[in-house]
Amino acid sequence: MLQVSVLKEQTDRVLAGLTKRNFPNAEAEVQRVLELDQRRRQLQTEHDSAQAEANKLAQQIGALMKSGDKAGAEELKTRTATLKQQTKTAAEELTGVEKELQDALYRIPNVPHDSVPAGRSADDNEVVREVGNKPELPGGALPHWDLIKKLDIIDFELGNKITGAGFPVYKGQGARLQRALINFFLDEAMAAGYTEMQPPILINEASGYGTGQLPDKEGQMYHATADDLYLIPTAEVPITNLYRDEIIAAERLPIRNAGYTPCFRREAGSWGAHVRGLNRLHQFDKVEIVEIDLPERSYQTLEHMLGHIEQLLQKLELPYRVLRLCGGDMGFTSALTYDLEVWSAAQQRWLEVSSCSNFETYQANRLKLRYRDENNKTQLLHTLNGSALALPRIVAALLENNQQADGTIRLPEVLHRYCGFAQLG
RNA sequence: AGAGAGGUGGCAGAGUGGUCGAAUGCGACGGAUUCGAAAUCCGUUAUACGGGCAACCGUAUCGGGGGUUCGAAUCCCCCCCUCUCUGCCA
Repeated sequence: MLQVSVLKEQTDRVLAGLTKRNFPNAEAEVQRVLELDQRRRQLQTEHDSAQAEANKLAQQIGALMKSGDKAGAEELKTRTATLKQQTKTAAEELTGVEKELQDALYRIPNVPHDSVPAGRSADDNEVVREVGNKPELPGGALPHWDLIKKLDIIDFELGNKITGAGFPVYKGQGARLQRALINFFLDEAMAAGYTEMQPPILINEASGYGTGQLPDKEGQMYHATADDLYLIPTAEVPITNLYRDEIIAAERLPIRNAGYTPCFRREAGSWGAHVRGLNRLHQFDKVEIVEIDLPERSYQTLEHMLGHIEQLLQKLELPYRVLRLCGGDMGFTSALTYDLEVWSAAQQRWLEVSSCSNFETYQANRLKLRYRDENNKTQLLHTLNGSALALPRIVAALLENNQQADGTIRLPEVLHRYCGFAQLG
């Protein structure tokens, strides 16, 4: 969530940013926060002064009791009753206002970075660059859902049997390819200076709130109700929450972590066209990179992360493009997002394989993730993350783009030693 | 899952109704001493919110919530978590 101080001191910038997002009723929503904050301060002051007086009286009563002046003590007690009522009323109202204020803040999305283009939908995203050549496929080329069946490397039917739709079973060369990609991505991340983390894939409620999956996206996560734990939708959640409620020494920054985890998404209501095969799954594998850095460096860091991801795609010899998402297509919590899409030659469409974002202080504010500035004051840090990379669509593109006339699939050089084979089939 | 113990500041650990945001030790920081260091000595060392230009003042926080009381780290109730033993188990 945004900080009240930002809404107060940079109202015009916030409103301009929310307009870029096509966020409705921006002015009213911001106004409401400011009013609630005003009321909150007032109540806090009322509460504190009544409480201060009560504390003072309690001390005096203690002294009188000790000196044996029971009558004097009783006299003061009558006064505390009124004060007690005052503090109680103020405290109750304060709790209510604080809750309303928080709810109001939760409803306001992050302010987009200046470089974010205006726009309503994915059509308005800015293509930053396109890299690599789209391959010419041989006659009779197939989409990946047919290829995996023919090669018998990924089995949706078996997944249906033991779990349900969207939970495929990877078999033989298919399983080995998964493992190869995970290891390749992790090794590349280590080489680029990231620290590997292996977090739990179930998280508690507090972590869900920390990175913003809760309360609004509750329905998107699998919920293990017996223990009130959630299956992670991305490694971003546990790895970022590692630093929840922390004040980090500036010399430890930037923090650069990478982690492989399976990811679980209920994707409620989003099935239909364009989700065949590996395009959308309930469980998939992903290597995620997460960075925490000083505000003044975070956009440099974002470019650096983007460079790392692009380099992976280049080594995999996949044609890709980088998009700068427009205000209307960006995630709620992000200030700037680059999407990376690979070309899927048989489907003749771009597939999103990575999303790389700077959240600025939006997540850090909920997480209470801070550092000390040169004046020794605590300030919020910036958090960033990106997929490096999500596997299923990479696999889809590798299969489709590299299919040969003889029905085999050529694999990029860089994967050979990880797979132990150079082609599928 | 059963039984027991326990959750206090960066860490360890005292504190069982008032003068306790909290002894003491360790760590960290500043200073003295030293050519420099170690050792020693002195001092500082939580967070959030509110008020104030500031110095500073106020309030809250001893796992979380509620209660008793003029007054709660301390007493009562509920919840959460951790540890130990037993059981089960990769």
